[in-house]
Amino acid sequence: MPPIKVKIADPPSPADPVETIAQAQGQPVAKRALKGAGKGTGKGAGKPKPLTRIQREKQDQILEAALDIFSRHGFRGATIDQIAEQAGMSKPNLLYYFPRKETIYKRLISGLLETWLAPLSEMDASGDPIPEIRSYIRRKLEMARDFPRESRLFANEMLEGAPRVIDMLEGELKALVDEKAKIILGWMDEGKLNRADPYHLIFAIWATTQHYADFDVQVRAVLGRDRGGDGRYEDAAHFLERLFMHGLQPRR
Amino acid sequence: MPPIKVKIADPPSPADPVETIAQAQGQPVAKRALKGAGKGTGKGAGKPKPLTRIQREKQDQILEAALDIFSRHGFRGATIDQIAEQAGMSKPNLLYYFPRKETIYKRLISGLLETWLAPLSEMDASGDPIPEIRSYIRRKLEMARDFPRESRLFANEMLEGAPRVIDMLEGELKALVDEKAKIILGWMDEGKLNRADPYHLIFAIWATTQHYADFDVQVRAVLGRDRGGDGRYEDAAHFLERLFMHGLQPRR
DNA sequence: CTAACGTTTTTCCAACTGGTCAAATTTCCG
DNA sequence: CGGAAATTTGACCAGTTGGAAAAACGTTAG
Repeated sequence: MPPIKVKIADPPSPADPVETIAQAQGQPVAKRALKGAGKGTGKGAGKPKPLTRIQREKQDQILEAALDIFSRHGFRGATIDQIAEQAGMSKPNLLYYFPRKETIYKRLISGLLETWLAPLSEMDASGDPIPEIRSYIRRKLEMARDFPRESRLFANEMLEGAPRVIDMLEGELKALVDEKAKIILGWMDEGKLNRADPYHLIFAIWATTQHYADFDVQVRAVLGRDRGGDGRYEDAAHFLERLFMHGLQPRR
Repeated sequence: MPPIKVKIADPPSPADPVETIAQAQGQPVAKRALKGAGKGTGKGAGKPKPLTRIQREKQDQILEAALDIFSRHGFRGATIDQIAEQAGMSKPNLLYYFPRKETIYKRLISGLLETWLAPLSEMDASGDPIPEIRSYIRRKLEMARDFPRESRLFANEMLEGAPRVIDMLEGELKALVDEKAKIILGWMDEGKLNRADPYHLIFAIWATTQHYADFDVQVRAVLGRDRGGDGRYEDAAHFLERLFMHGLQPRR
């Protein structure tokens, strides 16, 4: 019997390019002409306005480019010029769509979060523990493979001490993890999983999967030309499945 | 019988402050007066010169401060001014000891690497597999706890694509991992460990342990006030030990 | 066609950046 | 002590950075 081959879903083809996760619709273009306005209405919460085709396109170009740059150099290390060039437009042109560097960054991050946490959200208390966890690991690994820039953007923010998302970590994220930890604990109580700290289990899943995005250079360098190719995600999936299920110690 | 409490060695006391890993002695101070010199001798490899007390002290102050700044903001995101201020001296003064920003960074990284890889180097083929791996995990976790800035510095370099250390990754690091992977494979052949890809095993150990340094903010935010305190490393050690040894699936 | 709007470009600026240099100050050593 | 060497400082500089302003250009509905 051949070893169980863990199938992880095919990556999107290059012809159908992976689109940026962060596509949250948002405020309309910040118009110079409207600069002083909105002060009377408290939080500037007029009607969202329908966004023209050009606006949508250009904003997407910018966010796509910004993701590239921010994910490699972090917030401080990235420059508007770099992003503008990558997006194929001039700096003032870019600033016409996003008034400040920070605005771009924040849009990226907030657009990212929902998708980023989706796999964990989907973990279902009524499901079978083992398949649920296996599938969570697999989905997380797929995200590392298909959205490595998003992963690195997030990692960069963490390394800086998360100054821009700390509230969300202590709020939404903690709440979600608390909830799922409770579910996992329940499974353990039923004897369907070995007893272990559910929080650290979640950390371990995050760490091992995101590692393949964040430390990609290192992974590829160490695996070398032959083993570091496209197959490495299959290998990783297979390995992680066995690690999380059975560990290393043989049953004597 | 109480659950086995994994002991991880005590952190250095605050009174005996953790010294920077990177303390490689190196070139003497780059003297303005000697600027043009050294061109005749090929690589400027005169005698290393003994370094005065002040030189050692100031260089250490600078490296210590630089580690703080670089590890949070990456190379591009860090400024000499920040480092100088953190080190309690003026920018020109700092530049008297290290002629360029990059010099500081490189010294930091090269001084770090040896120590960073020491735990893996120590993994011994003639030892018992299970204790060897357990102890490797423990040591790695201790390093994440005691040298989080070093871990973050390294992570930052990886996120940027490792432009300054890629050679070392493909050279020394790959060689070391290849060697240890062979040892682990040997152990598996003897039936002393469950069969699994040794490269991905090493990645998993790196990822899970370094996570506690690199994503420290997140870990603390999610664990909350009560569980995120100093005990979290004990909990992590305990969890990782069980995960890597036995996995999650109960033996039916 | 044209006025009104949305978009793009050119020009500009003040703050910050990495780095230099000579002068002033301190330390070291006989 | 006295002077040479080592160290520190203040002034400076050229290039980059985030961003503002306004003029120029394009598009489209009437």
